[in-house]
Amino acid sequence: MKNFIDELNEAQKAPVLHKDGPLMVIAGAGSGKTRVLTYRIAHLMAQGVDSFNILALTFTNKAAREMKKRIADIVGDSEAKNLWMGTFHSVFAKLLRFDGDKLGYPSNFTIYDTQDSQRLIASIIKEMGLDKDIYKYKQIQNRISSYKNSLITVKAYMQNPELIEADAMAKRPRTGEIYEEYVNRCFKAGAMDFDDLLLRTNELLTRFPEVLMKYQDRFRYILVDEYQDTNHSQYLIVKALSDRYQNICVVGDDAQSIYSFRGANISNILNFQRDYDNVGMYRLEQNYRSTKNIVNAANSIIANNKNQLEKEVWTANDDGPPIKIHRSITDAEEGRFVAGSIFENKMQQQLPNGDFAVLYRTNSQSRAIEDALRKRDIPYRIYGGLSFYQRKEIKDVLSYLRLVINPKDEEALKRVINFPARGIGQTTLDKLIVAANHYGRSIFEVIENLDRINLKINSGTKRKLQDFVTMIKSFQIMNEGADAFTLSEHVAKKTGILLEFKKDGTPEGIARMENVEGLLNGIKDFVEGQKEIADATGNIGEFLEDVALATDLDNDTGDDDRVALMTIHLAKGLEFPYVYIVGMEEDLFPSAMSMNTRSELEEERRLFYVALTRAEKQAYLTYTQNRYRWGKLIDAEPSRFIEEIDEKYIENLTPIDKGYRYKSLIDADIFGEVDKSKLRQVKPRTGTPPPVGKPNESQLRKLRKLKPELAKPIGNTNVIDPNLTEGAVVNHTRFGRGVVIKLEGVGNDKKAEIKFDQGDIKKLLLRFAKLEVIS
DNA sequence: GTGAAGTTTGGGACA
DNA sequence: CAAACTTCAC
Repeated sequence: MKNFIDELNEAQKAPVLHKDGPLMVIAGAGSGKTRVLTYRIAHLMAQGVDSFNILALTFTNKAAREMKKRIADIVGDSEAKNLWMGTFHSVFAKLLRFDGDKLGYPSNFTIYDTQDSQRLIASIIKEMGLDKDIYKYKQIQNRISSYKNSLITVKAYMQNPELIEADAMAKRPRTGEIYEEYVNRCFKAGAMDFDDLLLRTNELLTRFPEVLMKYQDRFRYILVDEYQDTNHSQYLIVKALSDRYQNICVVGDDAQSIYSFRGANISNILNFQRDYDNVGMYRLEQNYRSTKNIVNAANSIIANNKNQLEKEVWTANDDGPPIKIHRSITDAEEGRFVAGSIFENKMQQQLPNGDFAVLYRTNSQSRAIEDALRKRDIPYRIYGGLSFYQRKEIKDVLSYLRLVINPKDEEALKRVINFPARGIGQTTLDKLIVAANHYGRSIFEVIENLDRINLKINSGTKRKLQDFVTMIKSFQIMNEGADAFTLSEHVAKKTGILLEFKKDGTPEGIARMENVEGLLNGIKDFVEGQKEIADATGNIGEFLEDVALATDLDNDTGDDDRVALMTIHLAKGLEFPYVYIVGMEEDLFPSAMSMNTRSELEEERRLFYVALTRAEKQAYLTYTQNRYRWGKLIDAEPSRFIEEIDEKYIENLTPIDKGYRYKSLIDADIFGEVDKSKLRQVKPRTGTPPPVGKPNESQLRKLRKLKPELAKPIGNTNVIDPNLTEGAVVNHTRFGRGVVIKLEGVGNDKKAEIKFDQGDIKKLLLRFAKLEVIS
């Protein structure tokens, strides 16, 4: 073993050598935090810690794989083998397959993706006879997801007047019932959604102390990467597992916290020192990745945020060229500029395509970039977006396979019971669902017992249903002996899916058939790969497990040389010599949906910080004056983030057109039109663009700048009144007058303990509480 | 019950 | 602009 420690600088060495007890590493962008994690694990092992006792939670499975490989290089393959490394979701899915039976889950439980969850919720809303225009399934799913991430179970929900009231205020008083039914249905289907993987792990560790002890003893050293993006559920798991040995190492950067939309709670990292005793604190501030211009520009942006830990990121690298800013008329032109610029840089400096990345805020922006790159014959790869596994035809095949593994899987069954069409329509399916709910069984079981139930289904349809069940059962028998590829190929042929697309004959049909063939090839590769892994069988169950939690990034072999196209969120943790950040426009980046509160805007700014710090040598920012959105051409104005960069570090490729910036404002004559009450409103929720002549969100922003006293937007979450302090007298719409005894938490988690005159002491989430400060 | 054609509606980032 | 939903003829 070589002396790898010498490869580290002093700041990096310290956390690597810190042996026992909790430690936190605040690592600025590009400061080598992956290195620290890797070497720390290697060092622990060199010190005699058994790899079996180490758990490392990373942000992507790819990161885990790479880290494992690095460690194997240092300490040897056999040593690295036992390390548990992966994302929270994949690690705890694995744990639940071992011990989930204690909670009543089969070890072959299905993992529902977002689409499965949404479909189930939509069908529950329909079954309950609720108005789908009020109970929007996506919003409800979102809501349920955030409850789960905050560990608010159905029971906790039902006991929480604040939450119930918040949903009632939103005119959705039956949200709780939907939540309850959703959880029951998932359970009956032997399915967990993404949030369950964490929530149920928590439940398991809380309800079964012997299980907790087993894993506490096993995971004596725990390391968490990207700690700033952990949610409450993840926080509690880490806390529980590390409680006994306290050997917990978290690494993160509060300035790169960009996942609050899925429940990430930045206070986890801000409060780490309060959560553990004798925390070793380390800071990595030297950036090895980027030029001075990029590092300094990024610093000047993030300085606009109020909420942050103190740190000073610096670099010893060259100044590098300034950040280049380009304006265009349309998004198509923006694409042409990006493609042309990539082409030029490539040619002038003989660079590979892999040196370039195009980053955007929303997936829909990729289209224009793709078109332009294609025209220039520049190979590219899109990450994320509608992934291969989410395509209809692929999900259909996978649904058959899911049924083989877990016939109770309701969403899989509903997808394929009539695809390809076999004469089982909505009416029949509705009857089956009613019966299934009534008997507390799965739809599959209902069909199995069709002869013993009196359902008004005619004999022809009955026959078809039973044939379907028989077919699935024949697959199950085959699955006992066959590998994943043999089985799936059989399924694709036998069910008639391949034929269905073939006879369709349209270009889309052929593309779909090719996709299914692509899937089969992928499964074949997977089976080959599994042969190398000792305890793997190459069974379809293993494949489905892989697919459910895999991302595009995880599957990236990086062996072909292509320009990378992805959202900024996906780019976290990656780096590229040349980075193009496109769509730098108000309402797009920052997103129109994130301008209601300061904390939302700060998160957008952190997102921009992440984007810019991906670049090693050169960053380009582009914006357009018109952009297609929702099929319509709309006016756009440059993002405020461009103005926030210190001028010293930028160069405008397109001369600034002074007249332009305020043109839309002048045209709109907003001062004559604005109704003051409108100013306090969030962007219209109807989704239709505001009528001509009415101010849009960015115009309103300008106005708020001019009239600060109007700058108080009301979102679906409250803006917290600064007068709300301990001792303040408040009035609550339901509980009446009370006195604030205590304030705790920050941001979305900020709570007040209030003693109400009617006698009760209640802890209220300020985000939801309908409070008015009296004095 | 099926499938084509027309209409509405949503709207963000992800495991 | 796309997906989801509705309508209509068979």
